[in-house]
Amino acid sequence: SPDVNGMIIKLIRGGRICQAYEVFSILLGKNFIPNIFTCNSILFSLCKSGQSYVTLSLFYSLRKKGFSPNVYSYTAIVLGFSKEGLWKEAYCVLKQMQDEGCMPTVVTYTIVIKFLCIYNKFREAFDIFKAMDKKGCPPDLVTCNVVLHALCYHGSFTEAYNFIQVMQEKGFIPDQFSYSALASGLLKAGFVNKSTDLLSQVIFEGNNTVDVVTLNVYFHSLCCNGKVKKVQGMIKSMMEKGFVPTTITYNTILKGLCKEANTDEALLVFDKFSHGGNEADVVSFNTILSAACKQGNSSLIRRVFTRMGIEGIKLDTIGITCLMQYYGKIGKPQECYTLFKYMILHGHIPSTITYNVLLDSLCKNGFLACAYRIFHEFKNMGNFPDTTSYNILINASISKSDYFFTKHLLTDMYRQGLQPD
RNA sequence: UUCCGGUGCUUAUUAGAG
Repeated sequence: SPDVNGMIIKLIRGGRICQAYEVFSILLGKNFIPNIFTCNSILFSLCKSGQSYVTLSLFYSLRKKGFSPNVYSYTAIVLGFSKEGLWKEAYCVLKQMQDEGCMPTVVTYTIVIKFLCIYNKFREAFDIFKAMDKKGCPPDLVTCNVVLHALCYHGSFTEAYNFIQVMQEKGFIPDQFSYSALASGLLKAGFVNKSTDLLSQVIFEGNNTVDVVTLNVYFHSLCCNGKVKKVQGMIKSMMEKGFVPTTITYNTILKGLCKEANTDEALLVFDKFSHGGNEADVVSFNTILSAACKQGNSSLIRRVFTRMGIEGIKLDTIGITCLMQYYGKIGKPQECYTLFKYMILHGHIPSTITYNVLLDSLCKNGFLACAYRIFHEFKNMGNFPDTTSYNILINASISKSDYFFTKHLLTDMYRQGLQPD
């Protein structure tokens, strides 16, 4: 049985969750409860895959069989509910664990704070952050980095810089996580040069640990400045000194080249994938596919498909959305809609962007009424609609001089708790 | 405490200005 425990954990580490769960179930069926490390690993991986209610019932049935949970077990379930934005449930588990004398750790709170921020619940996130000291469980550097990342991601840089100040006063020295969070926030907000400058300092002037992620953000910032060639040169010479790029490094370059409309060069980089240790992934393919779709380059689209088939990579939501955009662009909204139905049929969940692309494709081809019907059909699925969804419809209504409808859309937008940008 | 938990990087959507 020690071997079985180890086996399950190895399966999980290798990402083979289903097999791990299968083995786990067989053991339970024989009334054998694996050790707590193994049970916790299973609970975590189930929660991470977004099945928190399944996890919860597994948790209860384990307990009936004599499993006694520890703080890791509860933290797993808190993670699951937080990740899905099920806050009532998450808080309930937090309370229940304390009632049972199992105190949350800094990790538990950090998880809750991270997901509260992702769901735009900053007020509550900050309340928990402040309450941690009183609970005898003060924030650590990871907690600070989570908060810092949220601030930067939303473009609140004044607050971010103040926060770093406070961090330092408390003795937390910003590390590579802090700097890459700050730099990528700056990039996202369009402060490209600030991002590059910050990372140049971190990488070349300080004696900081520089890892591949920090470098990837740095390369990204250079690419945003049109310096792809420079990046390619740097990587080449760094590799001679032992630097090992990742697939993300290459994908960043791919995107940079595509943005310069240099798809030929991009394809060359793409070909090098198979030679190095890195393999092209679905992001690499989507990057090329997106460029091909924007150019209306159908032969390149076909080449990407062929290649994906050979490498056994399946189209995902983003890839299909690119194609939908292509069909909208070449005046075939019906094909766009067909693809949309295809993706649902094949079990892909459309994202808000997918819905928006569909709406825009219909609107741009003169089917505003149809777009509005679909808008209603999918309203409140996930985050849809967002501000962009309304912008698309409003733009179409104005093009048709249907200002009555424009006004209706604006009213509806406020009713959804959204504001014009 | 050689087996369990938390932080940073890459791909898709609208308008205007240039």
